[in-house]
Amino acid sequence: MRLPRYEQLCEAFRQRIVAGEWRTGMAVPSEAELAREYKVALGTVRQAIGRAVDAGLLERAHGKGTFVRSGLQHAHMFRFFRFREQSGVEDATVPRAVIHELREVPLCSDVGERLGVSKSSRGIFIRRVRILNDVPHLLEKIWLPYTPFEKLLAIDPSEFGDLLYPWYREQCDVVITRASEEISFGVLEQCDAQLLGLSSGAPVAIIRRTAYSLTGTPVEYRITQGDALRFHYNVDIK
Amino acid sequence: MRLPRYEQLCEAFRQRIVAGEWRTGMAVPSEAELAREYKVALGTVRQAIGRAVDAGLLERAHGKGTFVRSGLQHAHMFRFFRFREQSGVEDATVPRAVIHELREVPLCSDVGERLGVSKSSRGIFIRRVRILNDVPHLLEKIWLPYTPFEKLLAIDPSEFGDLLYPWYREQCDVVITRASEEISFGVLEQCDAQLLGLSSGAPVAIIRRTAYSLTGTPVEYRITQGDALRFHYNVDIK
DNA sequence: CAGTGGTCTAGACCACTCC
DNA sequence: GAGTGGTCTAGACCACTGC
Repeated sequence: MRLPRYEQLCEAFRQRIVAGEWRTGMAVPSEAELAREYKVALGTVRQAIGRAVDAGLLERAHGKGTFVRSGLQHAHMFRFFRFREQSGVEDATVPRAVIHELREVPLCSDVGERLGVSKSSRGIFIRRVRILNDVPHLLEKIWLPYTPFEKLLAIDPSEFGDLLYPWYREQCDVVITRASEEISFGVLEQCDAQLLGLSSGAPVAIIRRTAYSLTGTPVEYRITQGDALRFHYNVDIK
Repeated sequence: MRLPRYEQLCEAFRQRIVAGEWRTGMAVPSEAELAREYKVALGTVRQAIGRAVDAGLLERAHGKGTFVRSGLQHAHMFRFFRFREQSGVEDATVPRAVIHELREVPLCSDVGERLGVSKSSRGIFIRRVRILNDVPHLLEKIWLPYTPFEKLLAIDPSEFGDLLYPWYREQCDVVITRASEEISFGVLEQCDAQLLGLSSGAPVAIIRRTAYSLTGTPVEYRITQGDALRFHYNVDIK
């Protein structure tokens, strides 16, 4: 009993989600019911749920219930840039995506390390551009471990959805819950320049993202590049 | 009684800090004592303190007590850049600062708006460079409202500390608790280039920060520029 | 050892959502 | 009105800090 009871409960909740007993978007049992089930006080269940909410696993809705989060929120790469015309109104349109490359590749040591797989194992590589108003704005290079994503290789790239994370869930049963992003700056390489309609050597913001599944395993590494002059990001500190 | 009791308590704590009754770095009364004082249950006090901790006002230390936070943490602009040699060891040295300009100015509408002061009122302008290993790396332009910072104008710039926020507290009794930062990229203007030892037109990362006092009033606006190629920032999302 | 915050209990009542 | 999460109470005991 090293860990507090509420931490153990939170971990139990995670396992029920991973095992598929609690499904994405569905309501979990009420706090009172969970308290009975685990034979703990209501306050302890609430604390455990609070942890799970902080961890991005669950979300509460006053009067309705507690629900399994459907995955990473606010993860759109476009949040780092200002491409949309200043219309004032919120434009919730999902940018289009066009895949230019989808193939099996050996994972180089850098990528393999980030994905936590053994050296020189197989992987899947995707290259695509994100398009807004028919203008390509972001270039993405994406690496996935061969398992559990091998199924994607058999699908025609034009069939892929504009959003990959729901696609991973539908096709490969992988839910992305967390990601770590590194922002830096660089210049565009020639081979990438034409896809973005920028000149070779143009300044770009570079976002390197490692995304993690429910179990905490890294399952995607992605490098996104976009016009540095359109880059814009806010941080609040305290 | 619209707000929950713990929110009211949290606000009461803030006011005791603002009023100077609870001083920076000092321990506040124990949870049990506060519960007696406000005639509420211990759990309610704990929840209120939890809010205050989230708001950056207090910090807890198990077995020791609860303390008034001494101000903004992890706010160093150098956290956005990688200038230090990769020594592996953590280098906690505070970079030197050299002030090149300190004077009274009229606040232009852009800055005035961010500081929440009426149009064309007086302000204080500081321009300084941050230096590591005798090399200037960051250029900062800082605007302050005339009150309560007027005292700074009478001090010799060489007397200023390397860190401004402790300096604001010592000299003007202003504690910075929160800040909002906007990151973007641009190119260096000629007049700034020489101070940084970069060429005019060199790519720079630009951080625009608005800093807030205990009362939530914006009290400083700052633009920091540094070599874009050394820029590096991490974000975790869930 | 005394004093602090951290965990946990068992219950009451309130506020919100949906039927 | 029934069922949910949100607030609040009044206690017990544990874990950590410092003398």
